[in-house]
Order: sequence, then structure tokens, then C-alpha cells
Amino acid sequence: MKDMKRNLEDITNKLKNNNIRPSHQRLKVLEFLDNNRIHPTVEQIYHSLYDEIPTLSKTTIYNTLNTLIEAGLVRILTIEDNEVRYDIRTDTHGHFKCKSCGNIYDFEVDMDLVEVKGLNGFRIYTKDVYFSGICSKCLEQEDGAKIFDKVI
Amino acid sequence: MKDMKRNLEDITNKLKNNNIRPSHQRLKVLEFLDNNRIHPTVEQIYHSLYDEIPTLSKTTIYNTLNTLIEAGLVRILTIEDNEVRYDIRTDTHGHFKCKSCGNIYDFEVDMDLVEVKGLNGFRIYTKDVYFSGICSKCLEQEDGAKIFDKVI
DNA sequence: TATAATATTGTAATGATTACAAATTAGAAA
DNA sequence: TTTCTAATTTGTAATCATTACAATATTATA
Repeated sequence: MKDMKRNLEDITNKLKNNNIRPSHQRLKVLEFLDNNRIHPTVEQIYHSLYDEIPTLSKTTIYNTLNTLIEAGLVRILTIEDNEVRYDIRTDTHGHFKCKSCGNIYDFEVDMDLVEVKGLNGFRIYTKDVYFSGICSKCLEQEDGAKIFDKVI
Repeated sequence: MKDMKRNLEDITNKLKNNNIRPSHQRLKVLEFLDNNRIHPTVEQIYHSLYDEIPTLSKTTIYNTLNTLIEAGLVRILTIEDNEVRYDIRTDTHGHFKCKSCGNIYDFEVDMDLVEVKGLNGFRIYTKDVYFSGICSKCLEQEDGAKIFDKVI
């Protein structure tokens, strides 16, 4: 209970520190992203908050996310066309998408160590890494492995 | 002149080898991708070929690209939402998008050497790397550099 | 050349995102 | 607390990219 309250306080401060008014909707969106590290789509966020906030509009989700992105509190993930996702982690890390279950996993990668040819004289601001394949959970489902060898 | 013909022949064979009928439209799309390594959008391809093929339909561009992707002759790039691009290079390489001129550059990166934490037991099929920043050409335009430091 | 299978085209449908104006809410000042 | 102003939320309409679909055209081949 105490943790819950502190969490809400943290989220409120996070917004205030970035000159974003901590409205009910914004707090709920940011709280959802913080508690559900699933790189959700707009649809998922909207659906999940709709019960709590019956007047919620999808436009508000879009507005809120764009505000959060502008402030650098959220990153947009466009790992595949036709699905845009949002990530509350803004530190450098990679994303793995499982072709089977569709889940997106975070992984650690130190891109500073990677050697790159062809960008001499370029100024690099962001580095994104995106892998795809089959996650360990899906592979563990025995006959799953046999299927996946062919499907992809 | 000889080169042009050989090129067309190569492209035709490329399609035939993949059981894709070398129709006029498909040849022109593939030829355009081969001669213009700019990771074009559907709009760019359509616009560029429209003069040559006045009856061209945008649906054909989409159909053709999807066929080529399915055959593995073309890769789709979704480095940013709101713009999908297509790449004739299918070998592993990185992409750099310049925030200033919008151009996309290829670069060489050996992802096999990169250390990754958090994907134990995962089967990895594809690895994509996407950087963004300011390209050397834009940086060379002297006062440009000063502006870019702030803008991003 | 005739035939059957495949490709192209134009239009309509879909779906995600944004524009916009009206209604609501939040925060500061009295 | 009450009032006032600015910011936010909401619903609807508009926009844009992409796909569905059916009619037409083209290709490969006998």
C-alpha cells in the first residue's frame, strides 16, 4: 500500500519535473507503462484504462504519448510496420520480437563497443537494435521447435 | 549500352529464379531499386516510374513489393513510423537516418561480434540496426552544425 | 492463335493517426 | 472557497497509407 502511494507520487513528480501537468489521464497512462513493461500499443493502453476511465478518448492516449515522447519520458518503437509500440525505458537497450508469441523482450547490448564502417564524420544521436526470432518460452514447447524451423 | 542490357537480363533472371513472372512493372520496380539505392518509399517509386508507365497503379507497386519481399529479394525498413521504405540490399547492414536531410545511409556492422545479455535460449533470425543523427554532408555546411546541436 | 493462369488496374474499404472545436478540468488569484 | 483563465480532454470529422476486390489485360505455352 505504501509502495503504491510512493509510486504514484514518483509518477506525479516525474511529470511535474518535465513541466507536464499531472492530469488524471496522464498519470494513468504513465503508471500503466511503468507497471506493464510490455511495450504496449495505443490500443492496448486504451483498452486497459477504459474500465477505470470510462470517458477516456483514444485521442487523449495519442496526445499524452506524444507529450511524453517530446519530454523524453517515453520512446516510440517502430520495429515493424503496422504496429507502433511505446516503451517507458529510455536508456539504450535492444528489443527482440518473437515471431511466434509476438511478445517483445528487452535485452542488454553495449553499442559503444560495436565497430561500424561507413559513418566517418557522422554525428550519431540514437542507436536502435532490433532482433527477431523465437523466444525461449516458445522453443520450450517441444513440438513448437519443429514447426518453427519450417515456418519462418 | 551493353551494360544496360545485361542489367535487364540479370533482373529478369533474378525474378525467374524466384518463380516470379518478369512482367514489365515488376522489372521496372526492381530495376529502380537496383539503380537507386535510396531506400525509397512507395510514393517515390510510383512517382519515378509514372512517366515511363502512365497506366501504373499504386496497388501494383504494393503488390510487387510484397511479392519481392516474400521472395527475399527486397527488405522492408520501418525505421520510423509514418514512413515505410524498401531496400534491395538483403545482406546484414545498418541504416543511418540523417535528421537534417532525411537521407538514409547504409553502413557496415558485424553484429555477430556484439555481446548481448538477456537472450539466453532464444533463437535469433534477424538483426537490424538503426542509427540516427546528422550526416557528414549536413555537418559540413558550417552554420548547420550550430543549429543541429540545439534542434534535436 | 487460342487458352488458362496470372498480373494489373481502379475503386472502395479499412485502420491508424491527426485536426479541430466544444466541453471540461486544473491551478492561481482574489 | 469562489472565480477566472489557460490547459486538457473529448468526440467527430478529415487525412493518409495500405489492402480488398472485381473487372480487364497480359503472359506463357500448347
